[in-house]
Amino acid sequence: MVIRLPKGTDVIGPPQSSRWREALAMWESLSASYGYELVITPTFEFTELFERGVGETNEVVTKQMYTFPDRRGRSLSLRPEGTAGVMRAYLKKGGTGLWKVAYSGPMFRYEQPQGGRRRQFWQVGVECIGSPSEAADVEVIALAETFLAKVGVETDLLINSLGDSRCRGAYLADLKEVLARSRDALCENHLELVDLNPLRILDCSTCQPDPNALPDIASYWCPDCRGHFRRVRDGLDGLGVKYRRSARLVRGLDYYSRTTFEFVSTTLETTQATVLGGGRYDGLAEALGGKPAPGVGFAAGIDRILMAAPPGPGSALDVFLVAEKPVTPTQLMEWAAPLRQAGLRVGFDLDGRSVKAQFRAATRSGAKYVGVVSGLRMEVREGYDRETLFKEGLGDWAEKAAIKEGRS
RNA sequence: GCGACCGUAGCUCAGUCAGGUUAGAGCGCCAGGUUGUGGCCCUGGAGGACGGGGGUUCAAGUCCCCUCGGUCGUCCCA
Repeated sequence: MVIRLPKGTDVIGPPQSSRWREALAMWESLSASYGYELVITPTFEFTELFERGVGETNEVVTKQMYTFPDRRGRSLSLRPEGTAGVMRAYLKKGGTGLWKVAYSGPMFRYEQPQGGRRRQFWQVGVECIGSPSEAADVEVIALAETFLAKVGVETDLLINSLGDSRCRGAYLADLKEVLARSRDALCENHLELVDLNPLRILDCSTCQPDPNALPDIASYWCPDCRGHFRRVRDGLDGLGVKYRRSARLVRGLDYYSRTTFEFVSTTLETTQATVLGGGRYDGLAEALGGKPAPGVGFAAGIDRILMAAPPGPGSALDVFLVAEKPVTPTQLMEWAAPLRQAGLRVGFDLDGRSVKAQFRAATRSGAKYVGVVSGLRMEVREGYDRETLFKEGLGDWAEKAAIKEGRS
């Protein structure tokens, strides 16, 4: 009996992995084109980083972290999200200047697995740290939108502003008061949050306080926050990005301030339809013990995105080589080399099976060209078209084919 | 966390309700035949501790309990 996978983990392999490869490659080039450089942070950290970054009263921290002591008894946790680690990296390198970075990697949350929710899942994201400008917000949202469009996911964009440390206080006070008065409308696991973290209650679908009684953050925004949000919207309008304001969009992590946004799939059947989320986190640097530093970013769940994305072409070989008579699989590699050099995807049977079996494999591989190697020549077939090649001519043929198949 | 349903070949499943000879099918895989050297069709073959543990019984894939996984909902989020 083969050892099982831990609950909530998956192996992403062929044929599905070809879409991952495409999406991740696209992510690399797209984020680079917006001027974001690569950052790689540890997948495990001292637990404290997330407690202080994400927020101690947040469910992600209180219930969903993979936390364990290391051999010296220090509390470590598998990262449940990427932003805290990136901000820490920024602070450690001095905490000044503009830092635009992109990341890609697995995150971990100890939850009940479900469609679109695994214990290990993959996120890509960007962080733009060091600029308080609305232009940073707009750029990050535009990048997010372009990414989703390129993968072919249809979404609605929701945005909101949570205000900042100046205007949020009055809002929270009023919100607490209203929630305290309507305790019986709240679900049991959120009663204690009324004082600790009332914003989180807005994100709960079971808690049903009277929506008309709830204060709207919009009427508490200070002039600066109001102006910032206005300019973000103007920027999005200018780019033709469609969005809708959602007064209850508070997002899952505690570090957000001002702009928050969320892209929700319009096609996903599951309840986990949020495919990308982010916002501005101007207070995070201080929460981690650093000098103040503004920042804005997002994270996107690749697993969910690919669930919502169209199937994609799959990964077919371009050329399948068939060895005839005395030609061995090892010798085929000499024929494959110049083709591969040109960028073509080349495969062949490794086990010296019958010609019939090799042709069957050729069919299954989806290869457009079949190259039958016998003696010193190779007959290339494309449907019923045939062409005889010798080793000297392989390079030229391969280059033309590579251009034709878009591999060069 | 909680609830419902599910777990038999590589894959999709039948068989479980009414326990009983060597546990089945389709697809896939391997070999052969046919063929335009492959795609259709035909023949043959390999492949299964019935998720794991305990119990009831003369007898358990089938009934009972536990456990581990999966799916969906709830909750939450990417």
